[in-house]
Amino acid sequence: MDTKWAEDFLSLAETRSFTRAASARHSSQAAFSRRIQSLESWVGAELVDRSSSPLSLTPAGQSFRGVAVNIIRQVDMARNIVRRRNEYPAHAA
Amino acid sequence: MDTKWAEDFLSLAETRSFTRAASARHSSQAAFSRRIQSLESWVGAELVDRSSSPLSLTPAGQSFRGVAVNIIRQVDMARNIVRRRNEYPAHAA
DNA sequence: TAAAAATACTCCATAGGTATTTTAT
DNA sequence: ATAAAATACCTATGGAGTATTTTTA
Repeated sequence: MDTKWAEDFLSLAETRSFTRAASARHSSQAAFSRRIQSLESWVGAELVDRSSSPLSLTPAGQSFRGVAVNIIRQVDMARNIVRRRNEYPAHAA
Repeated sequence: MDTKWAEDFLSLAETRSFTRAASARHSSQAAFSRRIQSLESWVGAELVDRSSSPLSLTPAGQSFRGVAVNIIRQVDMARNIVRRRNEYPAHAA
């Protein structure tokens, strides 16, 4: 799984629009749509209810939203910790 | 970032050998080596000290090891929660 | 010299963009 | 009819494997 997919999904959940989320993520609408499809395929469930406009999250999508935040948090933490470690190698954590 | 990279790295940290870790991850040594390089490039630091054998983790690598576990944990949690939601849609979490 | 990691080379699969089609209001 | 999402098509980038070269012990 590409961790960018989680950010894509959060953007989609916020904007409730593929077009606007794609723009916010500096991507074409088509590419963005495919990334969300990839995410849904990876996770094994539909996350977005496309049958209404503006779109809404499925129950699975609502659940995923919460954990997506945690994934991004951990990923950011990973980079920050490593960076800090590299600047001040004596640090312990 | 591909979350598989985190699993690659943990395997490398355990085996302390690119060759053995690659095998454990069902990958060629060359592909595995490049994935670790990609991870190091993404994170912005060398994670492995290759100048000795068996190899060891750099301070950055040791830090990363801890958070890599958390990333994988959150990713697994994401999939499991969504799956459960899809089987029993009435559930709340 | 022997074992292990990195690179070169090639090939294929996937990701992206643009254009178009389908779907929903 | 209009706006939005999905798909088709093509191109390009990245990932894999095998073979080879470097590097370390």
